[in-house]
Amino acid sequence: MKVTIKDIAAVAGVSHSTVSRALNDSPQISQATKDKIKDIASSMNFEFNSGARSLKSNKTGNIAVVYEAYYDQFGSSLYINQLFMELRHYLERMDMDAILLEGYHPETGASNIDRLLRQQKVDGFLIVHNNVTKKDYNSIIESGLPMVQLHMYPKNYNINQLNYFLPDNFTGGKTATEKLIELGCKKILSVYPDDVYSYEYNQRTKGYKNALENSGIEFRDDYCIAIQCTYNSGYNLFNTIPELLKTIDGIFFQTDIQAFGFLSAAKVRGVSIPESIKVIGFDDAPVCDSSIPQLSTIHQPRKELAERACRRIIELVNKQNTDSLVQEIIPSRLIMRGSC
Amino acid sequence: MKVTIKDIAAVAGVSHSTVSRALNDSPQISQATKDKIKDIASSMNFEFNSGARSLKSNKTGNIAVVYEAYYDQFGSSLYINQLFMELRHYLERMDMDAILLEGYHPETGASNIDRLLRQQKVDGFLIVHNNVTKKDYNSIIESGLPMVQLHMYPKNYNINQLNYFLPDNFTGGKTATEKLIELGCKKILSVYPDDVYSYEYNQRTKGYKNALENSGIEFRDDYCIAIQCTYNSGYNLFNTIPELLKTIDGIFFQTDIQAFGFLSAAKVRGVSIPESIKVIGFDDAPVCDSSIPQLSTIHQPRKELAERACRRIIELVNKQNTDSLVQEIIPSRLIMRGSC
DNA sequence: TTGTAAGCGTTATCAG
DNA sequence: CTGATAACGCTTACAA
Repeated sequence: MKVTIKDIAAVAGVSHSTVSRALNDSPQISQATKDKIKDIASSMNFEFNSGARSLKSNKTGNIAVVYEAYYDQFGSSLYINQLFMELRHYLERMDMDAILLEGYHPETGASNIDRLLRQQKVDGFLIVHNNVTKKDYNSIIESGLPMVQLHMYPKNYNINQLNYFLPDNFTGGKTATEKLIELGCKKILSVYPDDVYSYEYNQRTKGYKNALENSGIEFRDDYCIAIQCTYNSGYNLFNTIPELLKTIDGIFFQTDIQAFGFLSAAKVRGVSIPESIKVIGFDDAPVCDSSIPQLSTIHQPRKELAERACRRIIELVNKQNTDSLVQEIIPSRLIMRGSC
Repeated sequence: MKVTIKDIAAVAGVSHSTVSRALNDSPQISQATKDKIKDIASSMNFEFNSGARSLKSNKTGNIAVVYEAYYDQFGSSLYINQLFMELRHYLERMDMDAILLEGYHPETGASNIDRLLRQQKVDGFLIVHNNVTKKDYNSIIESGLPMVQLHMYPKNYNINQLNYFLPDNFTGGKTATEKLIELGCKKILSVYPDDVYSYEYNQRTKGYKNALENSGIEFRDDYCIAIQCTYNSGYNLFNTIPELLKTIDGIFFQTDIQAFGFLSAAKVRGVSIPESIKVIGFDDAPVCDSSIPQLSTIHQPRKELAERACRRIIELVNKQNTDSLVQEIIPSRLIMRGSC
């Protein structure tokens, strides 16, 4: 039934250790035997038993993808899910399976990272979570397993000691604002989610600020509007800040979903976009082409992030270039559609 | 470093097999020793080495969640991702990890199901995929591993031979249509995605038809409109079927995203919803509360589906109630918001 | 009730 | 270049 290296050995007329070596491309095996054994193995549909293999060699073929569930936050989960699809895609190409899991048990709070480490179930960690504990980062490091921080800026650990791939939120915010300025805007609102934790949004705001300064436009606190990260909050802006909206000529929405709501409301109110107000979003979520006009936005480099992170973790699993950290900020790019 | 049952045995002053039995709750071990050993184990932060364990006992603690990636289809992936989150949640509570993977390699087409089977990497399969090959279904069955079909009606296998948990698309379509009729609608459009494969939508259409018949309302082919599963197609309905829209009083959208687009367009056109046209959607996607008016819709029972499927697969993994199949169609329920 | 020992499918260390 | 053989950490007869 289940075919093992012993079965192959029997067919090939060699010992099982020769089979193991051949299939693992050991340099000590002649090309002829290698070819023969590989042929037999594939004709018998052989795959290594993953338990046995990991028992002996600590290679499981699994990468843990650690995330934090945002049950309530539609906007965030939208993006994260897309990132996961990309991750799966690249891991697959590298013959790795993804164990997707929340960092901490939703009820007990027990660390899944720690559990996986003890169970020796994975070869490495891809962290898409900003609130992994210092203890867990240390545990991973002690274990000697590789780890890559992806997309999320870690709150509890010094990022300089990690391999990481992050989007460039600062430049994203800057680029968006510069574009609005270039198009003639002088009074530009910055609208962002009112999350408690908001490193990403802070960076985007810094970019916004920087662009203003470079153009000699005064930064105004009352132009910074924190609202919920929902369609409705964007939609309701005409109710919450009606007067302000009459005086400004551009809005930088730090998430698409908010911009999306605003565009719908503008349409209903008869406020012409981009003529009266120019609008630009952030994320390039799949809803972007759904608005009228279509939303110009800052594209988050999810493909690049996923690809680089996967390559790096696999590299580390294979003990290549382990002597230094790879730390990259991946640029976002502006996508012009109709809203500015 | 890594603590094994031998380490625990040493501390407890017993043999490692006693430790194994105690931690596995063998009835042959006295409660006293069990308690002592369990205490030691937890104080030492012990976890079974998953490789070693699966080698001997074929228990990996992993469930494969097999899906099909819809890179292009925003609407579908939205729902599926929510389902995954629920699945993860329940698996987690049962101390299982999820290996999330596409059924077939995106480039080579090689079967991941087959590979996992040979690698003996999982204890069971949760199939959220309608196009798994007959060969693979058979392979799983031959392997003796349990499998549950979830949410998707299988194209290539007789569903009567599977454990399954499916949403009730027929009744969903029927309920939606009945509600519209109850509210006074006589001319009701059915709008659905123009996908090639569309078992689900066919069922919903049958429910629609059935409700009409029961009320003595004539079914009309020209009231069945197949359009893309996007916001924009819904939005553009005012352009594609302007005349028809003037004559009807209700629309059953078989996906929320289409309804969502339509509602936005209606707002812009000054068509009052629900006064002029009553609208009802399907899915209860997280965008539902984002429209104005909010979309009334048929809620897909994703939580129930995920929970039941997880319970069942775990049950089967534990060799309980394996003598019969569990096959459930989970009812959807109508959620009234403002659009009808 | 507990211990001893064999064996699961690999990899790795010896010899040859 | 290849073959015995031990070992990885666990479960499970079989003994005691």
